[in-house]
Amino acid sequence: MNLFSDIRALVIDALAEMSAEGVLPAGLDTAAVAVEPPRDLAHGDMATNAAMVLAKPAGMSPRTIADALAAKLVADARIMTAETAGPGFLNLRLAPGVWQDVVGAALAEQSEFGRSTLGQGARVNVEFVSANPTGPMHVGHVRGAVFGDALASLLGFVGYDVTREYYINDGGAQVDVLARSAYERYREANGLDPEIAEGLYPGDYLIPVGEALKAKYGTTLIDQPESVWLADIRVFATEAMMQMIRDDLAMLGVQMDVFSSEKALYGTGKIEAAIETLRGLDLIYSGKLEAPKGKQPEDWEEREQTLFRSTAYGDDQDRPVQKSDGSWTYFAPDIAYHYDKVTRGFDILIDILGADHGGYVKRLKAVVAALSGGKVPLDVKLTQLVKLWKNGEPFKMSKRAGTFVTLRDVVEQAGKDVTRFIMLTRKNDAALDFDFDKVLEQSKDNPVFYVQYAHARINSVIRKAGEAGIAADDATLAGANLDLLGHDAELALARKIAEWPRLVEIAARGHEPHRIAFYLYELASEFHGFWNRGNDDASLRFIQEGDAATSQAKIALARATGVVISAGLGILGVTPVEEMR
RNA sequence: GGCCCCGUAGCUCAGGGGAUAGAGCGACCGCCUCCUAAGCGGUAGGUCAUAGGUUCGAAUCCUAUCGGGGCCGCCA
Repeated sequence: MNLFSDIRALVIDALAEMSAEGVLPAGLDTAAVAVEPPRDLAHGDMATNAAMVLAKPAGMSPRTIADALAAKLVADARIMTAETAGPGFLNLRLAPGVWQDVVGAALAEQSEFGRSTLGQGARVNVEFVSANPTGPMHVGHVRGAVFGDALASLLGFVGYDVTREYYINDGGAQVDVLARSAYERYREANGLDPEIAEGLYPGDYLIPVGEALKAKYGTTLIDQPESVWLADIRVFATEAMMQMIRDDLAMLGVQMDVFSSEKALYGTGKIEAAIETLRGLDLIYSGKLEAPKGKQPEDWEEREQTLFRSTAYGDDQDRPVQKSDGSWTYFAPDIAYHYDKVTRGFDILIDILGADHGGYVKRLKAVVAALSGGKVPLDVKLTQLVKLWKNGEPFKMSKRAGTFVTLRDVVEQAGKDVTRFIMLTRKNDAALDFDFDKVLEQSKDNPVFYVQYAHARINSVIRKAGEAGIAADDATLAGANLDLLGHDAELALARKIAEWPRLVEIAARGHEPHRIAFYLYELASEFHGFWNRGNDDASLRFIQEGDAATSQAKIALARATGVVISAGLGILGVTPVEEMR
């Protein structure tokens, strides 16, 4: 149930009736008509801008339309009052029963409450993480991993058919470097001194790979030329790295549906086919690029390359798909990969990339637009940097990796739930500070704790009710007489709960999972506030000794809050706690 | 030189066409014989970077400028 869309439908119906009756002109476009919670509660429960939006096309004054609309709306049992205000807002006050029904719906629907059919089963591919298979995941990947996973869950919740996908960059020169690095660790495992030359990966994480290579090959590869072992070790090491990355993702609670390999695109004709398709659209040509202005590469020389005409889609420069020696650039398999996603039948593509890939966005969008005939939208979300802090200073530990803080470092210290929640407390395109001291603090400075505490309190109430001999299981609560909820403070909490389905849709439309985190904080705040009202006014406590019916109605409200917190945390991939200990 | 992101209370940030711009922290004043005070209520604090434009209406959209960050050929 989504109360806001229900009331909006009521408004739209009323407007249609007014058109049919000749009060309004026929054929008005009502797309811009909105029903929203007003900023100021004194203005009522909901407000619609219908009169202001329609005034001009209807050639009538906003207040005239608003007054006529008000007369229609109050005929509905849900609408108590409808008042024209300000420049032409129509402020609606809803009957208490409406809010009681929201509580009932949350209890009845449980984790389904707030789910919608917005996506209508459209197939969405969310590609995220896609870290190079050359080492463990580091902090830079964590934000993208959490963001992508939460976005995928959010889209699934509103009715999209979501695929979580990881693109393995196993086709380029960096996997050769990986293989050479692993070879040195293999030599080390055989008692020789490893020669970790400049440019090789120095991290400890390759030591076990060296051991495994020794177990497999013994000493047979020692002193052999690269041509003998490079291909085999490349495969071996890449698989080992991917296993490590899967383990890292599992620590964060991320489960991919599909792993796609860059290497697998080579030799299949897929890259050539994608490029030829673009050539057929006159988007591929041979030419030379100019040196970038403002930056002066010393050894710049013009070279003839195969270029993609991304300027046709607003990019500031055409982009090379082939190097001057005829081999593919990184971009070429990426074109084929996105073509592959389109041909697999996805209706919407989403790429989650680090902010350093900002310059890459336009060419990707160009490719997808061209190869899908403009039918498949690609949304690229860039996640900005995460700055780690500990003890009041930047945190730059490098336990295993040589140079970077790993995902494992973060999750081991902060925990999966805290890490995930904090990563979503900022919109993706703003930089984020992650302070180990603060995120582990048990106070309201820490939003994770604050939300979890609300959930724990709700469970506490239910436990206490049991001790007081009041049945408070979900089956009993579902039958509670919610008419007993009538106090303003109770209805205010129900109002916040009623916003959940609307909030979910807004977050999903904007691909903005952080809105869930902010909403949960607000809901928790509303709950804590209500909780404390019980200190001043005993009649507002959840448990009313000797009055099971009233207690159950109040506990139903608490439980409905818990249902929403639990659902919201579920989308964020955070486990709700039952008690704080 | 170009492209992308950011600029909102002392600090950290929400809000991204609608009414008197919100929250947390910090400051100040209150609230525990009572379901977890790990919490709650209140007070103070704003030229929404600047200047134009679009609109019935702009923190929000457009343009320019200023400030901070990121990126910019055969790296992936």
